[in-house]
Amino acid sequence: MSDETTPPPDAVTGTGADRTLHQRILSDIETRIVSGEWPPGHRLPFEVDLARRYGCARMTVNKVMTQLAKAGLVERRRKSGTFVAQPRAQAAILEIHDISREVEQTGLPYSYTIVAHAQHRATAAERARLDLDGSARVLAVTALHRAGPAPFCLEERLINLSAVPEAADADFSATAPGRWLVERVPWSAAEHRIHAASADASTAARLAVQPGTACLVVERRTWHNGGPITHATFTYPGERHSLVASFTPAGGG
Amino acid sequence: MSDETTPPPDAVTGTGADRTLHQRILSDIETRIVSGEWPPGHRLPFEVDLARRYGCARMTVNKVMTQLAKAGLVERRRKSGTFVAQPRAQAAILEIHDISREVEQTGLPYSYTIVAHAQHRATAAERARLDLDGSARVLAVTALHRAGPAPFCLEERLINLSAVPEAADADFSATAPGRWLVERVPWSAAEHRIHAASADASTAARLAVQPGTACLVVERRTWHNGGPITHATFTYPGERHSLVASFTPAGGG
DNA sequence: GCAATTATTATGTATATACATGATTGCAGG
DNA sequence: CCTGCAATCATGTATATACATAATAATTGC
Repeated sequence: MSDETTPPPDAVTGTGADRTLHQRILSDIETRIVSGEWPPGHRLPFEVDLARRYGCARMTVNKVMTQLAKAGLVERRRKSGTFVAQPRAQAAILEIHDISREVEQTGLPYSYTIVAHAQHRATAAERARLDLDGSARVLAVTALHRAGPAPFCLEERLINLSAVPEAADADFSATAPGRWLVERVPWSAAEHRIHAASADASTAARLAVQPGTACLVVERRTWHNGGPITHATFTYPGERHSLVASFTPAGGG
Repeated sequence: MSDETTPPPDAVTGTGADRTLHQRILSDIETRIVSGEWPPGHRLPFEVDLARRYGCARMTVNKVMTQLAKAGLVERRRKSGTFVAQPRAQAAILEIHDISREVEQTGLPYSYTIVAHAQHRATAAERARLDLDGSARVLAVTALHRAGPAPFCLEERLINLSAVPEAADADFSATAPGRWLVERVPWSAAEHRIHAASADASTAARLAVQPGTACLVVERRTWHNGGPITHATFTYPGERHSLVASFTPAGGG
């Protein structure tokens, strides 16, 4: 380290849009990792060195590193330094859009009908699905979503009335139950199960396909404050429909 | 604001483990939002006020807010303040584990066999799937993964040999092609398509199910530095298997 | 020579400070 | 009444500083 003459303040500015310094440093390091220039296991320069290289304070580099570490791109060890992480089990992000949005992306007009709407005490099967005990009352709603004239998806939903009593009097003809719930119940957690199934007779009839047709089934369970809210089964007929999940290393960006 | 007497330094410390201040503030605010105490649209206290309340500097609160905003729990507007966001289209996280791991979770022993292994010039269909042009060479590998004696999943994989020439000489009898690639190609991006399909004759035979059985099909395309690496189709027989994706508001960390 | 102790070092957290940015409010002037 | 300028305010970014923490390296004591 003999020449401390002119630390280039625009070491990264070449790419420079009007992004912030933080962003430029982040994407610079990210690029080196994702491109393989810094392969997994490689120790990257110390924070102080990077700070000098980018002509900034350590804190700035530190924050970038914190973010990269949280995104899983790097691993940090005190005293040893920061290392490019091994790209292990990738967690792809599955966008679960609104069905109406999903349909509209196909260019066809969206519509839906409520084909069943009943309120009763939960059966054993329903209690299991909703993770309820005792004899709570539930609302069972079945809706058929359409893309143009063709059935797009069959939604079979159970709503826990002790958690959302207002649902009993709700009018789902204008607002689909999914949207109605999302607008009412703040920040719920959800679990999705995705599997394939052959359409049984009644499902096939509603979806206007042959019985036995392979369908994609998405089950969604929703909680709020630890209590069950709703369980929904979405059945997509045939082999046309597909869910898309993507993974980008930089993703956390 | 008449009493500025004793700002309680341990306003949150009640819950206090030995977590950092940042974490405690974060989880405190998070809890209020997720529980609905601060419903969507609610304006939360200004950063300076929160700082006083938690007995810390504004920077600390600011960093927490930045994180919450990135996680999508809050929205921030200059001059106006920070607001609880509307819980829109939830992006669930789909864990794509290794198949061996997936099998071992069932308690059954994992094994696999390579049932086909050929190298040739890419056909039109293969070029389309790999997003290749020209007449590149590809390696086509078919592997059957088993849980105990029963077929668990059929993997049909194409590897772009111009991107990964070493694959031509690789021995996949000890290391499955998926794992082999992940160990070699650093930090690739991937896209997954999930759909249902009826098993055709040859697939059904290999998976030991009736032709026409509904199967869950996961397609994975992988890139590195913008170039295609591999395309894999995983076919899970029957209705047993299911993918699980979960969404937690706090999830983003 | 080897265990126990003590530096050293790089990350990790928190603070006070400064100024930039952008939206909103309010006031002035037509 | 409405336009436009200026003040204000809350967030946004960056910095210098301080000290905590954990892991490694060096040194001491026996």
